[in-house]
Amino acid sequence: MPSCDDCFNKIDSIFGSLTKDEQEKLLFEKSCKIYKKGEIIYHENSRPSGFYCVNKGIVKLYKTGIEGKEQIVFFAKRGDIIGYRSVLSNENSCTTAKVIDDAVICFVPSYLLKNLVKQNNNFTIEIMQMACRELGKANAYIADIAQKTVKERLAEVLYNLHKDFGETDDGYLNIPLTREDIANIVGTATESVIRLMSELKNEKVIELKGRKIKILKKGDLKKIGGVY
Amino acid sequence: MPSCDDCFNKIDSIFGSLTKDEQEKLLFEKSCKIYKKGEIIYHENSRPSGFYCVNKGIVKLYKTGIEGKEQIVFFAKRGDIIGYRSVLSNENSCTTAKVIDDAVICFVPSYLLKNLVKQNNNFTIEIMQMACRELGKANAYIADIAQKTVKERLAEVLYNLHKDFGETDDGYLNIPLTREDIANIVGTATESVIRLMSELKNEKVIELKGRKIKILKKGDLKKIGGVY
DNA sequence: CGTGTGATTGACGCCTGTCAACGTCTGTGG
DNA sequence: CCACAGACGTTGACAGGCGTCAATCACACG
Repeated sequence: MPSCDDCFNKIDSIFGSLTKDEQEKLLFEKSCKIYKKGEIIYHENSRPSGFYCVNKGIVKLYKTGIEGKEQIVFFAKRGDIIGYRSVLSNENSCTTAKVIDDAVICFVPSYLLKNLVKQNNNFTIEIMQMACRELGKANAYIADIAQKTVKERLAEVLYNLHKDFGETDDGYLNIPLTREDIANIVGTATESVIRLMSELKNEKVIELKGRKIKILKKGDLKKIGGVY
Repeated sequence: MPSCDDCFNKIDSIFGSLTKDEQEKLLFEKSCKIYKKGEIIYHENSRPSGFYCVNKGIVKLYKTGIEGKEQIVFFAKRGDIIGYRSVLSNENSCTTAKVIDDAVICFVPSYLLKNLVKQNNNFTIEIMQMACRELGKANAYIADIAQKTVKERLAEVLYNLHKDFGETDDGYLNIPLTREDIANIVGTATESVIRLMSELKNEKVIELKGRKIKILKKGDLKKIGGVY
């Protein structure tokens, strides 16, 4: 079971603003759990009982729409906090969180988060800033999805995934996604993703080997995706 | 020039969490200005110099996308705060704010907002909660726009506009929008909005009189729009 | 070696965006 | 008060992007 110290000491961690005492309390109150791929951490529309910090692995956050089709809004990885939004806004969860790569995840109960927010203004400021940044990204994605073609969005998504998750030793995108997952980020049909990725392959922008994706020309992806 | 007391005393105002002293200081430092329809309050990608509180009128917030096409992400009305996001996340503005109905708007400089946030934890909590709620809405809209048809989104938008802005004495939607504006909320072409609104008219769900829109069957709109 | 999940490909057609032309309204200036 | 210009609304024609359905292939796992 890995320690939380790494998370605390990360430069951009929100926990950095906690006092020693508060960190102690957090360590004492939190619980840690190992999740297997496919496990669900919390469900959409449920009352949140706390928030989660990803220590290891990858979690996808998605909303379930028409006829069960998922819309993925975020992938959380090491150091990311999930589920805090609904705790703090006193709403039900607006997404479901599902593990897509075996994970170790810490749980912090609601009351503790609420207490910390009440006690430590610096901590509140960190969270507020995090929410503000996420809000900026969400607005940007609304404009994207409304205006760009599927191919442009696909290119943008691949570019961003590469930026966020990097590549494995052999150069493939370091996040295990099905074609359906990708379609659910882009907001399109699985078949469309397959066809357009095939186009990108013919254009020598990416390379495909089974499920694995290798980015060959990052610059071209950026250009096609209209990323600035 | 209307007073800010109304804003302060509104039950759900974020300013309610300020102390008397802080409210005094805010009143002293803020400036107020009348804006005509069409005026721009701040531009996308600019460094924010403060935030704004809408006392009267309506402001549309939009991102400019491909070939200048706007994507509207929010309409701010009496009591709403705009521009705070970029001040607090230390980023450039992610939207442009343009007046669409003659407005009276107060301006509060950045340093004051930042000071208040540093000093008053309750105030910070209010802002954090506001950001969290907006984030929830933004995520919901991403799923909508990715999955629903244009007609469904149009119905949903009309339903929400009615909920947020109500109707005039003669029963028309109480917000002055062009067809193009509506298209830029829904994320589609102006002509599509016109055709689909015409359909809704034939289905007796709405009534059109020039630019004005009357909602006849709110329940039907809700159902068509898949709003729950 | 069967079974199941995921990837791929093809066929098909509708939804929706684009272009173009025309009608309508509004406000401004004479 | 009227005329005109410009903005906005409406309609039609058209094409193509993209979703849906169905069949087949590839691969992993018990």
